[in-house]
Amino acid sequence: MAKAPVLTPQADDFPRWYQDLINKAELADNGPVRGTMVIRPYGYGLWERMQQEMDARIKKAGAQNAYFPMFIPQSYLTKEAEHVEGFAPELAVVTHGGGKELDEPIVVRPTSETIINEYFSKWVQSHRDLPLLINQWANVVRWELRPRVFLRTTEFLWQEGHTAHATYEDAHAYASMIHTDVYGDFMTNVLGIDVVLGRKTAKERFAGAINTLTLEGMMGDGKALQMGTSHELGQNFAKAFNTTYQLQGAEREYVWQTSWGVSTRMVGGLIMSHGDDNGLRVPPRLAAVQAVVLAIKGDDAVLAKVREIGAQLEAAGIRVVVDDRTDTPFGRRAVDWELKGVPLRIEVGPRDLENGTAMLARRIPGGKEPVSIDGLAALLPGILDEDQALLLRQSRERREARTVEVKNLDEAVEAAATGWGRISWAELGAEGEAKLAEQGVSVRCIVAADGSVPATDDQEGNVAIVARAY
RNA sequence: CGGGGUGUGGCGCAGUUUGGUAGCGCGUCCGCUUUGGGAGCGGAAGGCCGUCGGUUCGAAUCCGGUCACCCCGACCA
Repeated sequence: MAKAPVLTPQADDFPRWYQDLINKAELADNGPVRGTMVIRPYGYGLWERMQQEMDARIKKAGAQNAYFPMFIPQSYLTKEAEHVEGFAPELAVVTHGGGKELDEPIVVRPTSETIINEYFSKWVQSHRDLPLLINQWANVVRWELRPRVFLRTTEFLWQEGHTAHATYEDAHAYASMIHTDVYGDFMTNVLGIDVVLGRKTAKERFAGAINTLTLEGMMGDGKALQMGTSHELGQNFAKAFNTTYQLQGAEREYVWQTSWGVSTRMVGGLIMSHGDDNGLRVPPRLAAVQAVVLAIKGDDAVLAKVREIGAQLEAAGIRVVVDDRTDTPFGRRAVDWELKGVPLRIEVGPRDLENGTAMLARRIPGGKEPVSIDGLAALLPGILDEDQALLLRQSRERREARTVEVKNLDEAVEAAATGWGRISWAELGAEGEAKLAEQGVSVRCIVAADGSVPATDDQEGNVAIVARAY
């Protein structure tokens, strides 16, 4: 009789599969407080690699890292009307400190536009102080009503960029550059997720923004996940916090601002984009462990060989781990590495040594074949590149196969049952959007006829992408 | 907040209808044999049954309160 599957198959129950995978691949545990999570070392390793890749791109975009407090005076939140309305329901508020009730309650940041603007208004005086480009890596808290590990947790980790510019055009261009060159590039080329870049509708816009740019990924079950956003804030916060600069002449002008963020939600997106019934599949460029060299048995010749191979691969620039835990049966270890999604396994036993070969198991396309041990260091980089490209291609093929053109609301709802629908935005409009919302279907974003990001919602030929979302 | 559900060793569950002092699988520990796909056999440890109160000779089980968590909706990176 066959053993029970390691994970609940995706086709049986996708949410259950997701939970099983998070547990068995040791990515995270639920925290003791509702909606919180403990990120375990392997899961945190995925986040750390995301941080490294993102941080390099953010710095290349000219932003500098800084850190602002997590405690914000409640009065700050109320300065921007739409912002407070948007976030008030999900705030965690500290009312006591040092055993006494506080004079003014303190809000645990749900996002930092307010406190950062308080300081921007001090730091920005002259046009020479602009643009001001700041990023911070931080935790934020939002009291979500329905938490899900990595996708929507009460506390999550993210980066939030905040910038101030002299003109609308500068701010607009910067938000757009972050959208494509930082986020789009990272998600496509590192995560291997074929995200769609577009604009949010007025309904879906960030509280306090004049424009929200989004990156939407299609998950394995056809639902959409908002992977990141870049906002144009216009002068809304500048007016609320009186952030002005002096032009060449004597007159003062409000700054134009942007904010943008991606979070640990991307870990959830990674799992649901690339995972299969055997576990996670980590794109090689992201993987903290790109290859594991696995000793099948614990005899001295085998152990010496796996260590030697490990050293060679490391010298060749591959991120490698040697698994010589031969007190654990081979099958157990193979399954565990598969669950964790390590792209390549090099399996070495006594039989292989006789032939000068090893078994190379590829997690991403699947399959296993013998390869020459001496040729490994030269062979693997190319294979890692192939597998990186394969994940992106599979992601794109799924999105294309499960996206259909639709003409009316009924067809849109039907399309959203299995994937995404594309419908003319001019025909759908805000009214159609509201009707879709009643059925749990939302407009994920608006794209231009040629697939680019449109400058305005009502540009000729704009298409709304509609779907169910996490 | 509306609707549904569940709290029993680390994890997953049975036992509750018909009160009699707690059991199974996985995991853990020890020993031997194993290691080419989730090991086998033998032995062992581990639970005042979410919590407070009531009924009873006796409560995981019946009654009442309370807390927590999960699932489905509205909100969101």
